[in-house]
Amino acid sequence: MNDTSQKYFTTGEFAKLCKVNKQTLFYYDQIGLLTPVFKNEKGYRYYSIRQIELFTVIDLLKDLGMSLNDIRQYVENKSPEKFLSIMYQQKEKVAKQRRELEMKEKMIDAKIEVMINAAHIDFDQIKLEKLPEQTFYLSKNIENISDDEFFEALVDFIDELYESQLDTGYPIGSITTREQIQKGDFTNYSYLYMQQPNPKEGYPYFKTEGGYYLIGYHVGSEKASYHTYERLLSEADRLDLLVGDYILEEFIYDTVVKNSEEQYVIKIMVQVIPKSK
Amino acid sequence: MNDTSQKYFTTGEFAKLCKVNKQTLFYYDQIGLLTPVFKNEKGYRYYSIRQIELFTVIDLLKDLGMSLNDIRQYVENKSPEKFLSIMYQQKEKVAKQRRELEMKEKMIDAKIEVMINAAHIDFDQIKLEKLPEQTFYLSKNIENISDDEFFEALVDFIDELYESQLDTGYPIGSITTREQIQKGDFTNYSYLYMQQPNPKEGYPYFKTEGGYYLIGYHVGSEKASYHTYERLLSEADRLDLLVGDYILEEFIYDTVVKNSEEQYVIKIMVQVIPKSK
DNA sequence: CTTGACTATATAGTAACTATATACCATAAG
DNA sequence: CTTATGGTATATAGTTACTATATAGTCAAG
Repeated sequence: MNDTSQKYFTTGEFAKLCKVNKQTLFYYDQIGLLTPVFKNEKGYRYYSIRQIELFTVIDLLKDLGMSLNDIRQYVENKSPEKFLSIMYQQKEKVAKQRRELEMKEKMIDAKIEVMINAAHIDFDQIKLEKLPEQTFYLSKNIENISDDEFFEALVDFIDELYESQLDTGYPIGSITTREQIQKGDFTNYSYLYMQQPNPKEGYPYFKTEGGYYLIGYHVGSEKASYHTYERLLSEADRLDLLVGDYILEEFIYDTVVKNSEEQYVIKIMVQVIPKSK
Repeated sequence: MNDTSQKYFTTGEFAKLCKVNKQTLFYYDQIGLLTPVFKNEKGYRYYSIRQIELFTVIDLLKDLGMSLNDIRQYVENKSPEKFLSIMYQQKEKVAKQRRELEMKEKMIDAKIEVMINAAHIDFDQIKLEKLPEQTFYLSKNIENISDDEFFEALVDFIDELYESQLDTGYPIGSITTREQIQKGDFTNYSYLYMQQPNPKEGYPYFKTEGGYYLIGYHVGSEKASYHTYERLLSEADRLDLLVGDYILEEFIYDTVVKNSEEQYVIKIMVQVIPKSK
């Protein structure tokens, strides 16, 4: 006659069943989170087969970010009602975590895409390209503002990206208007933006017109970016193109992939329109 | 003329942008993970706007379970190739994490379901119910085996549940054969099982026949479960029903929801067939 | 009766913060 | 010009959830 229900496991055995370090079980016993059903006169711990289920629930709650202390609060005073209410809470939590993970997957994809594209680029060349319509999430207007105001606008922008889950992993770019560029004021940006390849409903987005853009790359210190701007403008001139309303600037190779500042690469996209019919 | 690219942030500001404790940035500087672009003569740290991107990547890698030490290895020696290879690695990791989370969501649902059902049960009554066909994942045969062999079988069973992601969150149940029951050997189980509401392809499953089951509940110590078995058998007799091949036993209220052993509830399901045509 | 594999406790170390104490610095108000 | 307020810095200790190590007792097999 074998009776599984009356079998007990030593700490080592129970640890193996729970796929956990034996020391962890000592620790759990010590903090009163999971105590063996009994201890013999030599101090040996014995766990029952039913405690496996308790361990898996503890492990689940822990994985979902509950502290051992909070878990103990519950374990010390269990009831079906509390169990249900905790499970409902965790259900929401885990759904939120899943949504966040899905976002992270997309962010990784975006970073891979940006990096792969960058690998095939000749940074010296200026190219005329037809770009499709794109959706951007914009910051407040940041033209001619003070450092403090800029900081505030940036905080707000990042907060919104975070809270509305609009951080797609694409680089933060900046928009400059034609007027500023023509004044030679290449770093007086008007807005910050982030690309939204799959725009969510209900947010105020900015859409770029699809059309022709002159695209050039500035390699090296940002301070000298005016060189590249001037090359772009004279190229537009040469091709008999009018500069459009907006100029976009994005960091490509940045602090994430290269150490020295000289390795910075800025992508500059100037919207252009043919001058004559 | 405002030039965002030349703006620097103090530790406090940068912490706010990164949504992190200021101390964490001191710590990251200390371990060489994220050092400000410069320190002034008073020791004040200054971070650049470009370092936000670096921080978000560090944070992403950390969230995906990489240690700060490993992240630093990469950060100290960045290159587009390494960045891509890390991103590909993380892409797989995050997909695996998502699958695990989805499993956890299902486990929570299963636990909620079991608990809600338990709340509506009259534990004293024996009921005849028609059950649909069900799919079980079975352990090895555990009839008449030694304690050591049982432990091994249990380890194997749990390992398989874990490795093949078959842990659905339903309680581990046990199957007893009619022969054992008729011998009065109510705890000589033949198999352990776990319900599989959405069976995966490619695993050897056991399917219960749909059909009539006499369902009773045993409240209290498992040692006295034979009382309930006898009640079930005499009820089968009274209703002129033959006992089928298998008897299923599951823990309902267990260590997870109640503290005292007296509160254990076992659900016993005896397959039955009408005796006479 | 010894060997090897287990059990126990106690203590220290680890990672990644987090809090606290103390001192220096900057600006603005009185 | 001083002081209050709020920022910066370092140094150190504490926290959580383990994890490792040292030491000692226990048990079963040969």
